Amino acid sequence: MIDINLLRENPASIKASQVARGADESLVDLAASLAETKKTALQQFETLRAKQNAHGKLVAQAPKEEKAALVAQAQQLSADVKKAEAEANQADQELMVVLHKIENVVLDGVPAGGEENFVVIKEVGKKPEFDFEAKDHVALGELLDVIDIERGAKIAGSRFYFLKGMGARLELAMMQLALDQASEAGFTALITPTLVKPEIMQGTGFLGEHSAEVYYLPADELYLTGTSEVALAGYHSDEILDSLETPKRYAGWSTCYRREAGSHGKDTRGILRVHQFNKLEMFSYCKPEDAEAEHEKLLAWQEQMLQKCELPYRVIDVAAGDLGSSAAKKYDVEAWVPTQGDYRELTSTSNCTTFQARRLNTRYRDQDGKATIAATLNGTLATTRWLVAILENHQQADGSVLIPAALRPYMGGAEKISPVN
RNA sequence: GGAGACGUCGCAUAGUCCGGUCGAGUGCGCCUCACUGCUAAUGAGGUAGGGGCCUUAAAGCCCCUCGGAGGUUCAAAUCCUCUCGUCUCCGCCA
Repeated sequence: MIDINLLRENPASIKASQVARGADESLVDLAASLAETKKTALQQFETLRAKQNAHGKLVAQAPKEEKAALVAQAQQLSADVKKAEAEANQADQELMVVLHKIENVVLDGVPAGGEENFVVIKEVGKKPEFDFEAKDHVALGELLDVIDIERGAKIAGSRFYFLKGMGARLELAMMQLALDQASEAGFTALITPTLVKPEIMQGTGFLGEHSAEVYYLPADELYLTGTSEVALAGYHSDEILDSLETPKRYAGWSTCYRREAGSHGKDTRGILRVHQFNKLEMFSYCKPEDAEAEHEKLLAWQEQMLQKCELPYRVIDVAAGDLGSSAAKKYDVEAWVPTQGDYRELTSTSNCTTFQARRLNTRYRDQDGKATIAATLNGTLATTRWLVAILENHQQADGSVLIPAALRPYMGGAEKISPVN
């Protein structure tokens, strides 16, 4: 949710942001006028309530014989108050509906436009050159007997898979490596619930434009989370943190579930786009003024992981129109996928500034002891999808795949995965 | 699955039966001051959050919040309903 003070003081900045996103800018003026209406209604209610409260004290203290008359007056007051209260509530609800539609104000420098208007910040690493016909991850998965897509489909349908043998170990190795790195950087590990209540799903903003993406269990009124960000963002909801002089950092591990509605026919081959996968997610709570620096740190940690996995990648600054509604700025790190001849997103890190924390009511004590809305950021440190890039980039002429050195200690020292016969 | 207890201002609790004098007492913790060679101890005071009015600011005043949502009432921490959470016992299962 945007800051209502900003709405009053600098509506132009919010409008400019909506325009850069290709979103509706008229919401801003509408919200501002609803805020005025609400304010007037609320003041009216408060004035009447003050009268009622004062009168109530008279009633309480009055001698018995005067009570009846005073109560009669009080009844009229009570009716007025109820009416004014209903009007104030109504105005507030109308405001909230519009306010929740306005997306986070994008940071200066974020490229305007849609998905294709991203800016490449850098390219790192050398793309592999094969003197043989490169196999895609599906073929490699089969050859090495590490990914079983056929049986995944048999038991759960399309976009499901088994990771098998060294494939399963490779994913766990990646997660372990990422968790070790995160722990060294001061992150607290958290294994999170993957089923959450409606209000948490709502609060993190995933029931907005992404609602079709989310699995829902009506019998229990619970949602399956598409990322541990949901649980991590909800972790400190309705809390006031003692201090954020140093950011509070969590590394959340969870399985993620996504319906992938609306992506029929897209990435149907292999495990690039699946209904269920694992992810290690970084999540930071910090002071708003530290958020941009923290964002750069999250990006740097992501790059470190890509480098440890010896993957060529590029970093892009995602355009305003392609940001989630909570994000004020987002970097994607994309790894080179040889058989696609293209970079594909492996990680994403978003600076949500105070937008997400405001809706979830997460605050901290600043140096004056005042409760202030925190900033939140998130970023991927490893996901199942990385296996695609690892397998394809490290494949050898004989069909084997070299395991990046950093992962070997987690795989019993194995140096490569060889085809089975 | 059955039975019951509880949810109050950082923590622990009082208040709920008998509605108004309760936005709320006490202890601990924390902050300030006094005393003290230092610490401890002692004494005095302060110590929830949000919104609004006013103001250069401070102060002050007003409204809302006693797990949450409704209801009864002139008036609800207190009565009623629902709901969420925690705990105990029994049963069942790992």
